[in-house]
Amino acid sequence: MSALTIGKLAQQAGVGVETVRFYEREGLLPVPPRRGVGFRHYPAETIERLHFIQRAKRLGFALKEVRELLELRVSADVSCAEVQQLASAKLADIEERIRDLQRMRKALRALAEHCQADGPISDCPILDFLSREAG
Amino acid sequence: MSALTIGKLAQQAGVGVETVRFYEREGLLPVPPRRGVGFRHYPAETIERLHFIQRAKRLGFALKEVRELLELRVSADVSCAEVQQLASAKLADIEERIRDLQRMRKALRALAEHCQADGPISDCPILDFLSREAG
DNA sequence: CTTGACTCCGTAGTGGGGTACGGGGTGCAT
DNA sequence: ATGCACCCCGTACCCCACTACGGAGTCAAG
Repeated sequence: MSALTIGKLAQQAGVGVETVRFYEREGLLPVPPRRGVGFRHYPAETIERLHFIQRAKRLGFALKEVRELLELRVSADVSCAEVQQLASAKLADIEERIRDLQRMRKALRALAEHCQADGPISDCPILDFLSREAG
Repeated sequence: MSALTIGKLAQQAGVGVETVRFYEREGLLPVPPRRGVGFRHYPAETIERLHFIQRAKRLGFALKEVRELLELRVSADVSCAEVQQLASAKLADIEERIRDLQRMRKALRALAEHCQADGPISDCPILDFLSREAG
């Protein structure tokens, strides 16, 4: 009853058909059985698996990290520690990116404050900073 | 006296030779004169231009934005406002990326706190969250 | 029975920022 | 004069996450 063609699956999960095929190639989705002339037929659970992928992506995981999470999920004799390991590595990663961006923000704000927008470009503190030694 | 081959230039500026050629193709560096058999010869100022590019990159500007900054720099009858415009757009951009990352951090931290690393994977709150509806 | 929407497949293209390769010529030091 | 580092060029390749294309076959509604 709840078998889905690739188009239905994609629609239900909010992704494109090509994305589903792509995920299959990348090992994020199991290879589905084929009906009749060769059309993919998916069980309804595959919608959930696609949701899992979307959520993990929203948390900042790259696709190959999502694949690792999916693989851990089925290996029963592994403790939660491995998942936590991935999560905390990702957390550290995100924190580093935040710090980098905060440094950029600080520098850019400082430059913008000095800028009097109606001045000639020859006096622009932003270009001046970019042009100076030891920037 | 201070004319540089591409290798010397790259070394002085801390980039690769291929990167210099790449920047030339992308319009970030002016096409240099050729000496003798066709070797590029750069004036010493080109080192500064490469430093400009590196600094702008560190502030989070993409290469095509750097090119815009470089173009503004030589157009004398343009006010500083255009530069400030680019800078504040970039600032808004950076701030949005910071907010996105902070949301990810918050979600991941919340998950990691609930995780008892020595539990079985079937109880893992992280995988549980990823698997649940309405994530 | 026709029409239109769907599916199949492999391959190629996107963008960003480079990096690598290969085959040839050259400048300089020894 | 010989060897090695350097230079030339075009092209291809890298990662990432898709997206597009084209031609053929197929399913379902009217």
